[in-house]
Amino acid sequence: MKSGLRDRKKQQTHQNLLDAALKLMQDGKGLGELSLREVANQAGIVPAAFYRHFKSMEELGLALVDLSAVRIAEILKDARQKRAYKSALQTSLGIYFDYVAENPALFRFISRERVGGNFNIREKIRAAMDQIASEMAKDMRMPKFLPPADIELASELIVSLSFQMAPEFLDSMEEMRNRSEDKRIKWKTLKQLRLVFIGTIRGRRRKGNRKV
Amino acid sequence: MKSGLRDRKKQQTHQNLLDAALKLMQDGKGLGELSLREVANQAGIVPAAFYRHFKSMEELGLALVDLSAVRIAEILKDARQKRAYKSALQTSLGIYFDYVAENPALFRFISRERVGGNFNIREKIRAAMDQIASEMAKDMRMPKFLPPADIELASELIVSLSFQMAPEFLDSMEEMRNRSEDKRIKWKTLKQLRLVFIGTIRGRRRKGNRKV
DNA sequence: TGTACATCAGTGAACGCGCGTTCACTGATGTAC
DNA sequence: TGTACATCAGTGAACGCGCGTTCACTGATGTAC
Repeated sequence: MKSGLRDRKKQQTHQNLLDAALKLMQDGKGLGELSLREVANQAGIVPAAFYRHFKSMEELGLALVDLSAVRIAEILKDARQKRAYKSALQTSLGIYFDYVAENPALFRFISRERVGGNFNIREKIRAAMDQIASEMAKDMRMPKFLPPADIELASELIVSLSFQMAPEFLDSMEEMRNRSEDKRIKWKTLKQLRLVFIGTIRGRRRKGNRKV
Repeated sequence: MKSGLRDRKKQQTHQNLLDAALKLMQDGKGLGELSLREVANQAGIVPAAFYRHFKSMEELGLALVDLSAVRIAEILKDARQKRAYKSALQTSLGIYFDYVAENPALFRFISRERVGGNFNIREKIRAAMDQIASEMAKDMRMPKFLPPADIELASELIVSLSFQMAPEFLDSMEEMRNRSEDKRIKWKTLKQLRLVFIGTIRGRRRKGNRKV
């Protein structure tokens, strides 16, 4: 049967393990620095019981990428309903940084393991980010004369830049000594994204751009 | 005295420790996953002797950032002599990817710890990258009507994007199953950098760009 | 509904292992005379 | 130059600790009749 009491309890523990790992990583450790024992302990089970859910920490990491991809897809859906993509860039970016501040563990995990994880995890995150970029490309307010391939390319760069700024922004928020640092990062990100938009829109207007 | 036999030997071991750490990280582990013992072992000394050189692995990490910054500065100097900044973008980028391929450990270390390391290491890497961006900004072939602040901003984005593509490029090179993947990444990077250049140059040409 | 058996998430103890760190030491190199 | 002493990079043994993994187990939940 599908969802008896036992199954529900198991699913709950499964979720607890994922949340435990995310929580432990918030202090600055990467997935590779977490021990199976501390994750199990944080989730409230004995180390041996970990194996009822994942056969290794790597498998947990891959599940964590799935979880993050789902949650970020929800965030994007939410943003779409708020028509964030169609707001002025500054507004969209403000909404984005709000999400980052509300889900620090999630964004830190993805940003970090994207480059810091083992090969399989890196690949899975890159695939997820390309997926996100594709969805974003569909919704972005871009002039109609632009070829879809150009919009896709710009989307990838925008998504990449956004994820990269996330941990820098979170770091700056945690630094008490310099309370204006996070504003500087927001401003910098805004300016840089603006460059990308302008470059995308104007790049195709005239011919002969090849030699830049 | 400055450089007796004993001092030279010590400096050699010091260097061996740094190289040992870089070498061990090439297999995909981050600094935080390296043990003091394996680094000492790789460097050919006993674990206890490690403390004659660094008081912890973190201190070694910070030294590694310094070392990398120096080596990358050398690479940039070399590039300047080759006038790489003034070549067409595609040529410059080709030269850059050659350097990446020749120094995989260096670029992997910086790209990874930039986001994956502990707080102190992240900060130090970001500072080093800003330094690199500043030097690049001075040399870049940009129209004279652009304000220096804009060039600086664009440089930071270019440096950031370049470092980010480095590990993706190295990953793709190691993947044998898809030999055209590295070309795809080069092409994508070229296109994205082009967007940035165009955005930078054209962003200031007309007024009223604020609402993008 | 009640009973007898099966399933299986979680337990608790045990294991061998590599870890970081400490310590007294050794012996080559450096220094003073 | 030769001798006597100081320095100190590297040694090797020891420590207590948390690690991943295994195992037989328990007892609540599920299933068949």
